[in-house]
Amino acid sequence: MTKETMSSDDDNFTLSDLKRRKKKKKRPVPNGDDDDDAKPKRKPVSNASSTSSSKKRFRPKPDGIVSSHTPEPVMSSSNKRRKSISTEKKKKTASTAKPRTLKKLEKIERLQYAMQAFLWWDAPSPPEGCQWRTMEHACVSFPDLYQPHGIQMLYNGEPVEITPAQEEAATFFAATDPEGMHLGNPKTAKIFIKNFFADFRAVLGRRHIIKDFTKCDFEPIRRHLNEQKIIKKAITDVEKKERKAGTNRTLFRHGFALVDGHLERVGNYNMEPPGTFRGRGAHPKMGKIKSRVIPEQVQLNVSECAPAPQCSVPGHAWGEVRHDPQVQWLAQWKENINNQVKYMQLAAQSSFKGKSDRQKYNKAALLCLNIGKIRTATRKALRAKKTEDRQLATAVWVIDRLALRVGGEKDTDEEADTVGCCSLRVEHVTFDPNEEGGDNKEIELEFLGKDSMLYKQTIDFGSELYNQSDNMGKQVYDNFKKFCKNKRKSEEIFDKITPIMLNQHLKQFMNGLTAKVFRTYNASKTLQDELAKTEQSSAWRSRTAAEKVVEYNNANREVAILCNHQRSVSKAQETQLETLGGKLETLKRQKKVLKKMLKLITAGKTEKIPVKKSEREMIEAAAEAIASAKRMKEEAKTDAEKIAATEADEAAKQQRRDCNDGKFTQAHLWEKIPSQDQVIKKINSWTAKIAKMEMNLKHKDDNKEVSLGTSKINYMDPRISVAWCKRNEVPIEKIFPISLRGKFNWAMAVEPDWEFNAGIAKQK
DNA sequence: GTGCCGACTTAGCATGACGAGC
DNA sequence: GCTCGTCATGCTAAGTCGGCAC
Repeated sequence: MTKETMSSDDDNFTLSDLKRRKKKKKRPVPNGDDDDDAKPKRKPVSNASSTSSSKKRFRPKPDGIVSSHTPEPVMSSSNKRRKSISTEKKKKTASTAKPRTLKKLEKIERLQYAMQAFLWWDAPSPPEGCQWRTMEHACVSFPDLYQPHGIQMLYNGEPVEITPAQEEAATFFAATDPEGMHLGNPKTAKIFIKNFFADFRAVLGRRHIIKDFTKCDFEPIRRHLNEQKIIKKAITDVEKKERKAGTNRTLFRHGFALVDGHLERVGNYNMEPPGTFRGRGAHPKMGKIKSRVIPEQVQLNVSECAPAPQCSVPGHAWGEVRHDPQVQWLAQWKENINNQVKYMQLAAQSSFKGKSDRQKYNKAALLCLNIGKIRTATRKALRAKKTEDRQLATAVWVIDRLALRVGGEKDTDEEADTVGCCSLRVEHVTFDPNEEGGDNKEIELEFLGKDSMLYKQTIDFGSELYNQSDNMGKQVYDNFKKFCKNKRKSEEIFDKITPIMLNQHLKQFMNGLTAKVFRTYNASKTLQDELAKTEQSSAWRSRTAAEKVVEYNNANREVAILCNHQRSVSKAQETQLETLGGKLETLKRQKKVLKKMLKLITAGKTEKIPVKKSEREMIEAAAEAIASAKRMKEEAKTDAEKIAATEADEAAKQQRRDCNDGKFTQAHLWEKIPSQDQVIKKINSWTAKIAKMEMNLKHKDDNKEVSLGTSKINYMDPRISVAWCKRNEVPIEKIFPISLRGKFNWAMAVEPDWEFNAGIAKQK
C-alpha cells in the first residue's frame, strides 16, 4: 500500500487534484462562477493535413456544452442562409437586448470540458514501451452486500428455511428469465439448470433437505422480484432525482482517472455483481454461480508517486498495488467461472483507446499498399506442392474474401463449440448443397462463429465475383475438396496450419499484419466503395441529408453483412412488426372504402356512405382512467399501494391504446357526409401514408437481423464517414452518436476529400 | 516448437434515456 | 405535456494475438 490514502467520502478527488495540478495555468471558466471548470482553448489538429477553413468547420464540439465560440457541425446551404439571417437580426437587436447569461453547467458537463481540453494527438508520447507516466484513480466501486428479503422458496410444495447466503443463490436463479435465451431454450435450459443446481447444492451443503431440482419451486421469489420491479416503476420524480444523484456520486468518485495529469473517463468502474454465469450459445458452464469479488482479490495499477485509493468496503483491503506503466489496465481480478482475468480499463473515449484505434486503422490502410502482392502470392501458393502451403494460401483467401475470423483452438469442455477459419471442420461445409451436379462449384458454409452466431452462406466459387481474371475462386474450391477428402466429419479442414502459423505467414508481406487486419481493411474498403457508388449517381446532389443518411446506412449494412454482425429479433420487435403490418392492412382497406365512397358520391347515392361513430365517451373514459392512476401513484405510500398504482397505470394505458386503435380504424371516415373534394384529398393522403408505411416496414424488416453498430464502432475507419459527411453536408451527429464522436475525436479534422488508401498509410 | 497466459479488442444483449409525433 | 418507439450506453462474454516458459 502507499503512504497516502484517499478519503472515502471525497467524491471530488479528480477535480480537486486537477485543480491542484493546473493551479498555475488557471484559465477563464465557462460559468464564470466556479473554479472547477477547465475549458478547452486549443483547436484539435488533424493527423492528416488540413486547411484552416475546414478545421474551423469541423472541430469536434464539446458535446452538451453551450459555447458561443464552438463551431457548428456541417450545415446545409439553406441552413447557412437561415443562420445568416438570424445573425443579422441578432446584430440589429443586440443594443436593446438584455445581456446573455451563460448556461449553468452540470458537474458532469464541466468534467467533460476538462477531458476534451486534452488533445492527445498533440501531446508528447510517454517513454518507449510505456503507456503512461503517472496514473491515479479510485479503483472499482463494489456492489452493495446482499440484503435478505426473507421470501422462502418451496421444496416439494413446502416452504424451506434457508440461510441468507442460500437465499441469495436461490434469488440468482429466480432472477433468470424463464422465457429468456438460457431457460427459454430446452437445450440450454438443461445445461443451465444442471450447472446452477450443482453450485446451489454446494451452497446448501450435503445434509440439506433440497436434493432434487424438479421439487424446487422458485416462484415465490420470482414473484417478489417482479413486485420489486413494479415498485421501482412507481417512484416519484423526487425519488428518481435522489437515485440519479447517488449514481452520479459513484461516477464522480470512481468514473474518472488522472493519467499524466489529464482527466480521463474510466470504462467499467462498477465491479461485476455476483449472479449466474450467462455464457452464450451452448456454453458448457452457463448457470454456474459467479462469486462476489472482494477487494482482496483485486490488484490495482497506479503510479508510484500517486496515492492508492482507500478501499471503500469497510474491513477490507486491496489484494495488491502495482505500478506498471507498460499496461493500460487500472485494476484486475480473476473470476471463478473460467479463471480468467478481468480488467478495469479506461473508456472508449480515452487517449489509450484513441491511440490504438488510430494505429489499427492506419495499419489497415497500409494493407491497401500490400494487398496486391499478398493476392498475387496467394494465387501462386494455392497450387503449391506442399499441403501446408496450399492450406495457408486457401485460409488467407478465405480470411481476405469471406472476412472470416482466424479461429483459434478451443476446449469444448470449457467453452462453447464455435469456430473460425483455421478451426473449420469437414462437417461445416456442404459441397453442391442444392444438388445441381455438373460443374457446380458451390459450397455451403454453416457453423457457429464468435458468440455462437450462425454463419450460413452458400458461396459460388465459380462465380465471376471470386474469379475475375485469376480463377482463384475455382482453385480455392478444388483445394477445399482435396482438404476434405478421406477425412471424418469431425476433422479439421485446415489440419496442417494454426492461427500462429497463418499470422507468421502474413508478417512476411507486411510488418504487424495479422488475420484480423483483413476484417478492418475489407470493412473500411467496402464502406468507401459503397458510398462512392451512390455519390456518383446523377440524382445525388439533389438529395436531402435524410436521404443521404439512408444511403450511408445501406453501405453500413453491406459491411455488417460481410462481417456477419447479427442481432436476434426480440419479442417486442416481432410484435411491433406485426402491429405495423396490421396497420398497413387497415390503411389499404380504408383506401378501398374511400374509393367506394367516391363512386357513391359521383352516383348521388350519399345515403349509403358510412359515418364516424362518436369517440367522445371512449376518449373521456381513457382520460379518466389515466388521471385516476396518476392520483394513485402520487398518493401511494406502502409497497401494496405502489403495486396497485402501477397496475392501474398499466390498465389505463392499455385502455388508451384500445381507444387509439378504435380511432385509427375509423380515421378515414367523417362525422357528416363528405364532399367529393374531401374524399379525393383523403385518398391521396392515404396513398402517401401507405407508401411511407410500406417503406418503413421494408426498412425495419431488412435491418431486423443485422447489427449496424458493431462495424461502425470497430471496423470502419471513422475518417471515411467524417469526410463523407463533410463532402455531402450531412451533420456528423446523424452518423455518429455522442459516444462515437468522443471515441473518434482524433478523426474529426480530416479533409472532405480524405480517402482510405495507401497514400494515408505512407503518411504515417 | 508448443502450450499457456496476460492484455487488449470485438461482440451481442438488456436496459434506460431521449426525442419525434400526437 | 405525454407516450411510445428508437437509440445510446452499460455490461460482460468471447474473441485475437504477443510473449514467455519449458
